[in-house]
Amino acid sequence: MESGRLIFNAPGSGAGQMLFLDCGAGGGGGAMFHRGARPVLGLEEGGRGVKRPFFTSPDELFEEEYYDEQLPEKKRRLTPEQVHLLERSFEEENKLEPERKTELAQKLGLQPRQVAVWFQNRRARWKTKQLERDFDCLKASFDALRADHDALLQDNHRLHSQVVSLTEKLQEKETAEGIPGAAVDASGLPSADVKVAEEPAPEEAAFEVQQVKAEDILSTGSGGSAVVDADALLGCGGRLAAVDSSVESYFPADEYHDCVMGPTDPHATRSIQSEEDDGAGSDEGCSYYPDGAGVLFAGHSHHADDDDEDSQISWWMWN
DNA sequence: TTGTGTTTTATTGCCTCC
DNA sequence: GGAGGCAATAAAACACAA
Repeated sequence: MESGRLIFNAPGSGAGQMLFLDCGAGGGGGAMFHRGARPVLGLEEGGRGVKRPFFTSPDELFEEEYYDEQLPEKKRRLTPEQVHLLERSFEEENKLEPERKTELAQKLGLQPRQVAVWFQNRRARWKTKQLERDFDCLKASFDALRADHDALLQDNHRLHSQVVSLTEKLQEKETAEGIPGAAVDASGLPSADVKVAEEPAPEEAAFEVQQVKAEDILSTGSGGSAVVDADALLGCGGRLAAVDSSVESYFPADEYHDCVMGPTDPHATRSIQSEEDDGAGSDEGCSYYPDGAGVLFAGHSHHADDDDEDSQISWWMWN
């Protein structure tokens, strides 16, 4: 598919003013028809946009009434004031009822369709940010858990060395005193009393496998899907924590109210919370899924009314 | 100035809900 | 079936380094 652009000098308009008529293919980039400070789109509110003919005859294009009706102009950015008001409105409620849309459009001197589009795009931006935050939180939780696990492993090795050392001493002492029957197995450990495994316990080995798997998933980049293999995360024995309750999650908050955020390190979440403090308004307080859509990890979506055993074993850490 | 990456505005197509 | 939502996408506008 091709897309072309016709550029005209607008009759009756200021010197050198160009008219851009984009004939986009596929998704966006359709022709825009604005005029003056108040954009006039060639669209009908409520509908999906009225299509004009792909090409119009030159005679038609140079008729003055034509431009009075539909003047193609460059894409216009909203003014900071318009954006500010829209942001404030979005903070109040991120969905737009028809009455509110009309009211806002009148206030801002925009077409209702423009207001609707702005909200649509704003929701998309919010969702993207939220997914990034959720990802960061999960990754921080995972890192903390891994550090915890590493520390435990080290501890385990240290204790193991101590056991071996003490056992050897005990053996020497018993030999010196000539106590018979101090049976010692090949590892130098008493055969029955003390048994320290060289290999990690099955649970530990399983944890390590799952750890790698989960890490692979989590390191796929911030653009990755929010749907994470719950089986991999479950490998953390249910200890992998979820999203900081102080940072609104993309995941339905009312379904995961019992979960605890992982790292207690305040630095782990500070950068996330301050992410969108750019003056344009915060997303806090906006509930993307107020009634809790079933968005979560493949195969382990948890519902509040779902109180069977399995659902309680989630990758979230429950109190 | 120009090339390049990011953000914003807008369209299209599909889906869901009433 | 119409209205509205979302994902994907296009393209203008903008930012910024070389």
